[in-house]
Amino acid sequence: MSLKIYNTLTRKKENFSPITPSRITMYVCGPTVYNRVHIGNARPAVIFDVLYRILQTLYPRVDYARNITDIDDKIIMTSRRLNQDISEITERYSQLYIQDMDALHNLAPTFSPRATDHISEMLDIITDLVDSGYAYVADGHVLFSVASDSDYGQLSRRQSSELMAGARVNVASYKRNPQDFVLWKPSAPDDPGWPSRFGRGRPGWHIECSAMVKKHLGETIDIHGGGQDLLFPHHENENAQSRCTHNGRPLANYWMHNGFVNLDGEKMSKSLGNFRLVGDLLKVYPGEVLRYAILTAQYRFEQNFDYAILDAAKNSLNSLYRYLRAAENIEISVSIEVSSCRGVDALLDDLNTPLALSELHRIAKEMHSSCGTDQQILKAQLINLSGLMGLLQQQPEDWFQNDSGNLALTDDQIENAIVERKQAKLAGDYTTADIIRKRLEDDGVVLEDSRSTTTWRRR
RNA sequence: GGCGCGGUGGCAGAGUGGUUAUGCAGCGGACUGCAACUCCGUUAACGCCGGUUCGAUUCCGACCCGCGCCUCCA
Repeated sequence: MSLKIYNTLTRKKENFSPITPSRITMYVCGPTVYNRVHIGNARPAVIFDVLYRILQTLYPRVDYARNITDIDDKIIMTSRRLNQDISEITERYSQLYIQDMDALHNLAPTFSPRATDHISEMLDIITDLVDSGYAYVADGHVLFSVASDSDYGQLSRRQSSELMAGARVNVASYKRNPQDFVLWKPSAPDDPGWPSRFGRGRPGWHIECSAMVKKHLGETIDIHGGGQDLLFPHHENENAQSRCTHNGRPLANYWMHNGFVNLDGEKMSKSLGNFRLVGDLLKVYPGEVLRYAILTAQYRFEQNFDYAILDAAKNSLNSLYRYLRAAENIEISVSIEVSSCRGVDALLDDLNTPLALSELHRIAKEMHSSCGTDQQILKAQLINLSGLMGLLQQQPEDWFQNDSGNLALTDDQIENAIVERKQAKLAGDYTTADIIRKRLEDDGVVLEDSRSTTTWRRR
C-alpha cells in the first residue's frame, strides 16, 4: 500500500507522488515566538512528525523544515510591554518551544529556520514581485496585488467578491484592492527594521515562509503543512507570492491542514485566552501521554481537549508498556518490513493514527499470549509500528518509574519500603505489610507483587 | 452573507450496505494472604425525518444541533 494524503488543494485524498523520490521536501508552519505554546500548537508538530517518520521509512532522504517566526508586530508589542529586548524574548521562547516539542518526543526537523535570518531572501522575492508587476509600492508599504494573480484563491477556494461581504477589517486607504496584503512595511525609528530599496522596514506576515521554503527546500516542495486557521489568508498568500515569482509553478504539491484543538467545544486560541500550555501540562503528564492523546484523533478533525483524554491516554500507555515489560526478555532478531500490516496501512492512509493505535493494542495482546518466533515477530511489529508514531520508545521500567508529575518519594525510599514490607511478609505480619503498601499508595506509588519480586510504579 | 467541518455506546474514537473495531471507564468471575497486574466473560451506540434497497449507522434529499475560517492565531 502506498502513502495517501488528503490534499487541501484538490479536496481529495490522493496517492503521494514525490517530485524527486531521492529527496522529499516538507515544510510546516511553526510558531510566532512571543509566549509559550499551547497544546493546540503542539498538534501540527506531532502530526507532521509522524508523517516525517513515515516518509523516512519510504524514501532515502527527507528534508523537513519547521520554521520559527521571530519578527512580528506581536513580538514588538510584547517587547514594549515587558520592556525587554526583542531578541531576548524571541530567543527565550524559541528555546522553550524547542524544549516543549522535544518533550513530546518529536524528532528535530532537518531545518529550523528563523525569519530574521532570511531578510535578504525575502527582499529578493519582494523586489522580484515589484519588478514583474505583481506588487506595488504605496505609502511606504510594498503590497501584493491580488488582481495581478488570476489564480489567487485557488487554495482556499475564495473568490475576491465573496471576501467583501463579511469583511470586519478596516481597509487601509493605500491598498488598491482590499485583499492586497503587505509584503514590506515601514518601521518607525524605534521599531526593528532593515534597510531596503523600499526604505527601512520589516517584512509582512506571509513572506517569511516563502523565503525560507525557497532557500532550504526549493521552488516547489512536496508537502506544506499547518493548522486549518492558516489556510486563509496565510497559505493562500504564501502560495500566491511564491507562484508569481516562479512563473506559476506552485509552492507545494500537497497542502495539509490539521484541525483545531478545542476546549469546552471552542477553538483553543491565544486571543480567546482559553488554552492549556504544553509546559504546564508537562508538569503533570509525561510528554508521551500528551503525544498519545493527540494521536487518538485523526488529524484533519477537531479534537476536544479534556483532562479525561489525558488520563485515558496514560492508562492506555500503561497497558501497552505492561505488555512490553512482560516481553522484556524477548529478543527481536527478526527484522520486520515496514509494509503490509494493518497498522502501517492505517498510517499510510492519510495518517489514520486512531486505527494504528488500536492495532498497537491488538498486537500487544496477541504478543502476550504467543510464544517463540511468533512472539518475536509480534514484538518487532509492535516496536516498529509504535516507532512510526514516536511512541513506546523508552524502557518500560523508565516509563513506570520516571513519572514527571510525581516525585513525592525517591527511588531509594521506595526500594527501602519494599524491603521493609518483604520482611514483614516473611514474618507473616500482613498488617504491617499492608500499612506500608497503603503508605506508598498515598504517595502515588503502586506495588505489584509477583511470585518472586515486587515491582512498583508511580501512578 | 461566502467558504468549510462535524454529530457513533459513560468518555475517547475507527469503520462498514448485511456478521455492528479498539482503548479508557463499569460490571461478573478466575488468580492473590489482601491488593495490583494478568486472564475469561459482559453491559452499551450509530442526531432527526423521508427516499433508494430484500436490508442503511453506512448511499441520496431535507431538517435540527455544534464548531471553524473570512482579523493575529497551529
